Amino acid sequence: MRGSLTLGLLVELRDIEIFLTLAEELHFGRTAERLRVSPARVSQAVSKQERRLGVALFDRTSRHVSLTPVGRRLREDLQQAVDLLQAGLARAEAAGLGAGQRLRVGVFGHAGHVLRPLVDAFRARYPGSDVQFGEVYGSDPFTALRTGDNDVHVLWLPVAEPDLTVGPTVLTGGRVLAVSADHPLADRGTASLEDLADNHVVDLGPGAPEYWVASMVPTRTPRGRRIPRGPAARTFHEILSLVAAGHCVHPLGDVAARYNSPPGVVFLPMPDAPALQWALTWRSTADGPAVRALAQTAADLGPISM
Amino acid sequence: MRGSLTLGLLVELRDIEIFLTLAEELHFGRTAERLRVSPARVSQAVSKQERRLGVALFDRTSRHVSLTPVGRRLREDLQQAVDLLQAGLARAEAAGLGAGQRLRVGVFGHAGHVLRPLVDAFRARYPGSDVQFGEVYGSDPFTALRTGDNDVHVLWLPVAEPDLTVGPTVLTGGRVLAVSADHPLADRGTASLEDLADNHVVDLGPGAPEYWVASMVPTRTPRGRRIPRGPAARTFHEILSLVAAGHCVHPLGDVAARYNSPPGVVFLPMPDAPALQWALTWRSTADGPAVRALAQTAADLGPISM
DNA sequence: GTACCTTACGAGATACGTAACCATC
DNA sequence: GATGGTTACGTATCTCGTAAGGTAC
Repeated sequence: MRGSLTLGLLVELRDIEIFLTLAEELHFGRTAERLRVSPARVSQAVSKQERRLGVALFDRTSRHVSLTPVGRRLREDLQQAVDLLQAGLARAEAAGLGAGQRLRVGVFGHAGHVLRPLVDAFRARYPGSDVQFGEVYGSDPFTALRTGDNDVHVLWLPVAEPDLTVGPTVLTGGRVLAVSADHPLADRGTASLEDLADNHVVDLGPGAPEYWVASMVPTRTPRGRRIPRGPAARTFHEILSLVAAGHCVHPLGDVAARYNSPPGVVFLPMPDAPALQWALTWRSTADGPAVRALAQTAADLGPISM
Repeated sequence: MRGSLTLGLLVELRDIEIFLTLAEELHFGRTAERLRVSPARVSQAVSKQERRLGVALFDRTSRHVSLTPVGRRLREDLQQAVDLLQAGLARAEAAGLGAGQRLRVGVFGHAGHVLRPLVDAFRARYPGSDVQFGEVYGSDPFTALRTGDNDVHVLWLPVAEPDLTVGPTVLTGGRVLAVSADHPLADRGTASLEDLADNHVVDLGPGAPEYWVASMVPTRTPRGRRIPRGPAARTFHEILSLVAAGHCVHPLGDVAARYNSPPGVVFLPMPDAPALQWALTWRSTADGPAVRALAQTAADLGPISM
């Protein structure tokens, strides 16, 4: 049996939010846009409320939308209630954040340095909280998130896991190809995606989904030549060792090149490779206030470009 | 894509209601009972809120439940907001009810008369509104509801239609068997379910689902003898004509006997037939304020016994 | 051992988007 | 004919109940 007609509360907050936004915008399309839903949804939500209440809240044609007197009154009442509600929730959340939550953020290599502006902004906003960086490996990008060892990962897109939420992009940049200093390409100064077919790339193993690996390490070049997957490695340093030894090459985000000068390895820009987006990612069911606060800060700050 | 993190409103009203009730009861079981949900649901809802807020709202063991300081404060804030919200919605709804809504209620035969106390109570509570009775036939109990021709039907239970909501029971009573005045049973003064097997009963046709028809006109007697379905009829008066002519007998709620003395027909009580419940029923998507008001009135009044 | 809160999992309900439709200018 | 609100319908998501599990008395 479902909730039944216990009493009151026949309308949900989501519908109220839609109503209030429409009351402000007086335009279904803009309302939908602001709330990131389809115009159809706005229409459905408003109709539902009007059915429930048995009164028209808006007078509308396809040319004009306006509040009815009942709607106007309802808007005032609901706005006040919602403000109160948000204030209460915000206060409780602040109590949690103030108590000081530690956020473990997993990044590749030393990318944490590049994210310094974000961390600083976050710390400034939420003095009680803090961010610690941990390392995450391409061979296993999600496990630490799922076990709860980390709260957030900074991963290249696309990430399409049903249990994970992809938040704002924090970093954008190009790609580089890591090659041995002895490699013939090293002297060219740049590399192309086509060059991958002439070399082995590291095999990251089965810990990462194929679609995600392929977006960094394609299986074919743009012209369709197969890219051979070579020796296996799990960590960043294992990869660089294999590259330095000349056993293979490997594509990486250019963040990797920023604070690394490993002996015997050269990073060659790949101008023809599409740009990368790195986004905050977390377990959907573990979106605590600290995670949301970081995401909000990142969204306000906008992506950092390399 | 789902709603996204547009802004606030991360908690739904239903969860808030659960939180507030638990804050009052300080007992998961009682809270669940009051809200007509399972204890598991209460636990889930509270945990979810605590995850979202990142703070414990209740201290609890399996022996004791109490509010944390944060929870106590949140309760005050939310209670105030919810009160405001309900007041606003109630005002809008009252505006609709005050504008005078006409409710079309479908009943069998003259059952409307028996419902007089309900109608009077409803009219007294909502002076702007009114109830009109229309007739509904056993051969087609739902169509008028689905087309919107009627707003509510008074139907015997069980009603199990996915698009219909079953509200409070308004009437309880026994059953009678309509037989011709010439029928051998007429002199006995009462009838038994077993007697049905010796006579044809009216066939109501395909307009009503079998489970519903069978609850009034079984296909077999308690002892398992088949009950023959005889001539077809759609309306109440058609049924009585067939019965009067001696072509068949037919079981009915005893409401039917109350205000009817059709010539040539006798109604025999059936003491061994289980009692009937008659409940308000409406289209789930058409539960306007008038319908809810009637349902609430009926719930407060309790069922009328014949 | 009993009362009672929690976790795991599956089924049903509902929110939502897409696409086609209709109305107003 | 362009802009903008509505309806129909299928799908993804979430709510919720059932059942099994844990914990304090």
